[in-house]
Amino acid sequence: METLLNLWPHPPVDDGDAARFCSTCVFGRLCLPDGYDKRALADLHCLIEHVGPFRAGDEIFHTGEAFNAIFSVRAGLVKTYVLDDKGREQVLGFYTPGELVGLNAIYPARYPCNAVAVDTVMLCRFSFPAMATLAARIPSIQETLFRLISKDIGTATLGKGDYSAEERLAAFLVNWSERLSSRGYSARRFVLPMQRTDIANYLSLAPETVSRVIRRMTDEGLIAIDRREVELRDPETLERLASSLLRRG
Amino acid sequence: METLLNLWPHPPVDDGDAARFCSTCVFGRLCLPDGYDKRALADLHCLIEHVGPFRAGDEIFHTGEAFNAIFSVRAGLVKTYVLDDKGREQVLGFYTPGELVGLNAIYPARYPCNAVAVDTVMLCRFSFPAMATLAARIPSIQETLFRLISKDIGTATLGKGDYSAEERLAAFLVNWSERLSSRGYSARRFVLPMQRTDIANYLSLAPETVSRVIRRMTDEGLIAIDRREVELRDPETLERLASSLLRRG
DNA sequence: CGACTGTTTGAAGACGATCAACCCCTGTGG
DNA sequence: CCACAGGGGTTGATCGTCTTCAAACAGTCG
Repeated sequence: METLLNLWPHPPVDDGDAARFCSTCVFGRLCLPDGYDKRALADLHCLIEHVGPFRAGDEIFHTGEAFNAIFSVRAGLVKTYVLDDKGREQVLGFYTPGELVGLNAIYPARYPCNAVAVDTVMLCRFSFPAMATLAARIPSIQETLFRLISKDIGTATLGKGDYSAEERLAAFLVNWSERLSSRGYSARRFVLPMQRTDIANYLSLAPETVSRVIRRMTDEGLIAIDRREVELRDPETLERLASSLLRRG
Repeated sequence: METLLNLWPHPPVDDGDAARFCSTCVFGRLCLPDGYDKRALADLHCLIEHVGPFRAGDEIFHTGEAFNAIFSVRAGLVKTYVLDDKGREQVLGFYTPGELVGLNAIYPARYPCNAVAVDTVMLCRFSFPAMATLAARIPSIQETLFRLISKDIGTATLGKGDYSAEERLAAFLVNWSERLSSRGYSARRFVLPMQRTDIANYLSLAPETVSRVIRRMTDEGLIAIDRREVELRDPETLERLASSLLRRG
């Protein structure tokens, strides 16, 4: 498989164009169901703070820290995880450009997990109290917040259930593919920027199992893979494998 | 083990006292962090609709149905679940009096799961659009909604990870115990109103495995159980077993 | 009392985890 | 340019836990 170039999203970083964030940030796409609302955007823009770059391994927030902001990923990959009493890690999620991190912290008012940069990460920081105030004034923002938080319930619910290693990996690939393609990247060929152990951990599998399933899928012609670059060769079969986990009935 | 009487919550049903719902409903306890806000309560009360009773097996809502309301359980037990393409059921959650059902439907604007009554159920129905409007006017209600929805992310996240059957069941019992005791019921002795199959399904275990783990725990003196009535005989050990799953680090 | 559902028990099998070794790529220093 | 070290990833062999299949059992309701 030839080397894939520029498959991984790295949208333009702060160039001083105030409106630019909309193309990357969720609020640019989700906030305003019926097109752009200039006033809402302008108000939103006031409370945005660009932070970063973070380098691979840098902490974005950690468990127990007081909650005061949510983050929208502008570039790179963010991983959230928790540590149990014995120091074992449990990966909770990966966040790619356009996605929001930290919504699970609203309830306890403290971040309930750690967030780290997997590669070079740029973020938008939204003060949550300020957003809430704005939300009370602008219905479309309130609605968007409700929906975004609610969406994370569904995301967290995916994967509940008893699935084979093959179903899990297929679902992971299909879901990843869809999230990238919804942002304009190729659904067929993309990069998995995280390491195998993190994928395995996220899927509640042993790294060895992930490796073996990848091999099996490669042998069966479902995927082609070279290091972290993937091509979905048989998306239909993968989707069928993933369907029950992703609840496509 | 002698028969347990009145262990299962069945709070008083509609008696015409307008303020009464506060003792059962989440909004009575969570809405107003610093005590009761009479005006907010009065406004809330206008958009509440008491529905029920539902009998065991009655559908409350079903997958794909347009979302327009959330429900607070006043009495009985509600189960949510999804069906995959092969008709297999996956239980997503159990909701006991005081808990809210339907928050995961905000995002897709359709209920993403089915909800049924496990026993005799009484509900408060909240029109969501009306609540959102009210939330824009009353900050404490908006804040509560954000927190309640966010809380469900954390709830859905529990159980992610690779745990033994023993850890799962211990976590289930401890969690159930805490939810009941936070509402004034005994933390030590209570009823599990759902059937074993549903517990097993919820925990992603085979019913047979649940049965065996129960036997093991009984033999080891951790619990005493008779049909659906449980006594936690060694809560400390159970909590230790459950700690990593429930993320008590 | 008898049929049905829900639950328990037992024996056999499958799937993934674990342990151990090896491989490959990268970066480093001589 | 090559030798080496180290992390991440792959492969193989064995073990354990949970599932599956089958049957018996218990409680409930007609």
